[in-house]
Amino acid sequence: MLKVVRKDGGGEVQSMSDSMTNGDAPPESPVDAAPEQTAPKAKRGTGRRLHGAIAHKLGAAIVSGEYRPGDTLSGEVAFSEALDVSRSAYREAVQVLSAKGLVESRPKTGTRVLPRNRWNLLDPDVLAWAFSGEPDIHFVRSLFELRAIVEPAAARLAAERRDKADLKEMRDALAAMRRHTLATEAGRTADREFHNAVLAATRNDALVVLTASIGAAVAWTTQFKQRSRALPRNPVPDHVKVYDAIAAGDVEAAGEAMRLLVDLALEDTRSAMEG
Amino acid sequence: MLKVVRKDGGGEVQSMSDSMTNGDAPPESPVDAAPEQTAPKAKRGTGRRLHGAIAHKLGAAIVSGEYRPGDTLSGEVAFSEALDVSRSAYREAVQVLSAKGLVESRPKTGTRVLPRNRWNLLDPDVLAWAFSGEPDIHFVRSLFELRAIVEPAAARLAAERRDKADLKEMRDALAAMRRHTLATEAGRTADREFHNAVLAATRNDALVVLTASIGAAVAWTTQFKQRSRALPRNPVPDHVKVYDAIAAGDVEAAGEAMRLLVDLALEDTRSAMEG
DNA sequence: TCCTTTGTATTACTCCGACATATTCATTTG
DNA sequence: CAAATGAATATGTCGGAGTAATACAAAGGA
Repeated sequence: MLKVVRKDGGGEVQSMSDSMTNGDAPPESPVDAAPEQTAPKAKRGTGRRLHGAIAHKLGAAIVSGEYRPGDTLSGEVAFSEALDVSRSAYREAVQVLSAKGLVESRPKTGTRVLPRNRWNLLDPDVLAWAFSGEPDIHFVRSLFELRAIVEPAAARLAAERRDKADLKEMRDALAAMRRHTLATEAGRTADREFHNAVLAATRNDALVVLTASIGAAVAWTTQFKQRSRALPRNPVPDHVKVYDAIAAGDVEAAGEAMRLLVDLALEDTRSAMEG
Repeated sequence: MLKVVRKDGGGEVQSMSDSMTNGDAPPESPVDAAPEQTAPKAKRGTGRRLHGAIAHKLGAAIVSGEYRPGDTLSGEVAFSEALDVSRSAYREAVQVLSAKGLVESRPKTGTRVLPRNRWNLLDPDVLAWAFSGEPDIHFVRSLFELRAIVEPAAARLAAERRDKADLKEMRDALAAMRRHTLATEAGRTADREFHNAVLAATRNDALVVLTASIGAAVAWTTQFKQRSRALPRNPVPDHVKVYDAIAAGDVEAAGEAMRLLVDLALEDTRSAMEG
């Protein structure tokens, strides 16, 4: 009856402060050479709750294709023991995955991975999991295509409906973008804030939520893009064009300027990924 | 000290991830023969697992505004006792809500409702909850606006990329729409299948997922629309126009025909809700 | 022979009670 | 008066016991 005193004091203490983007990309070797006992602990740092960490782990494994649709996970007891956590924690993690449409559990049959078209691919967490590994290039193209559809239309609506407060938010974000560059986290945040301000000006909740998701995903790729090469283009002037058109209430120009912006971003990302 | 008799719900089974067509529109009251005293609690009406029922209940209460953003729910023990369920079941329900961005729990502070812009409004379940009460007319307008943006663009892509199999699916759906009317469930299903076929032809996963969500929501309103008045218009010819354009590979015509279709649907729904 | 019905084994589902951990808030100390 | 310290409290995690639902196989009837 192994008692598993999950008292971290034992051996090596794992990273405490990963918390953010890391993910557990480095996949442990499938061969567990278990020195003493079950090797693949790989638990959580502080911050994420345990079931959150498990959900992240499983979710990433599913979206990355490690488990295929139709596969059935080993039973609750077996899996929770393998992960060295209690059944409660494992179950709560599965509830999360189930809520996002990744899996479905039923008595007698167990928990099985649902087909891809049932997944909530636009859920922020699912997107994060999808981008924690190496992102599927085809899927990234889909996202940019969607963005290219939605954002120009949003800019048109914003040009019709914006008020002074909206414009001020955009100006502030632009100023922040000028100060920091896109290479810094602050700069990327300012970029997101600008787009969020545009979205908020549409007075359309569905649009806001949708593009919040897409924006998060785009942020991953932006970071990805940065990693590969310092991007040459200065994005601020293009953003200013969008702002000017929205401020002037010029619907057509706003849509067109935003379309250009998205196209350039796509171009940068594509060259960064393929080249 | 009444002790959990939670005896009801003998009836139909089949839980699945609801989220789809079923809805809870025709809720209960088959025979059911309430055993003596189910009166006050009457938690799980039907089928769903217990935590799913709780999530539905809480989720609907939150999106309907019964709990406001910033409010903190009573503690786990208190709430689970009030609902007459175990703490585990309640916790799993909260995990679901947390996964959909409706609430956030932290030690000591409790579980509090997140601001609206954190909600995954495009999650199928959240949409179902939003439409389980009387839908917010402003939000419905947002959805139709989004649909009016996305679907014509999707039709344009479909006109470029469709293959024979896609066209056959559309034809089959159209035939089914002709046989049954929109007044029947089979007819509405055929309608959804047509739109799904168009979406699938875009070869864009993000678009498929998004419009699956929107389509489900639109299905609610369609049903709603039916309830209020038999709609006069025959929708088939408009759908045929879309099909013809896609089959011909005419990008512009496809987008325009779909735009018309969405506008008409919006018009019908608006008159049904306001009139 | 085929279909229906029944039985059974397996699995998730629910419950319970205890302990661990994290975070807030009041208190104490420099 | 401010920073460190301690206690209080609610969520987080645990393990085990018992219930309910369902796939699958076997037995029975047409």
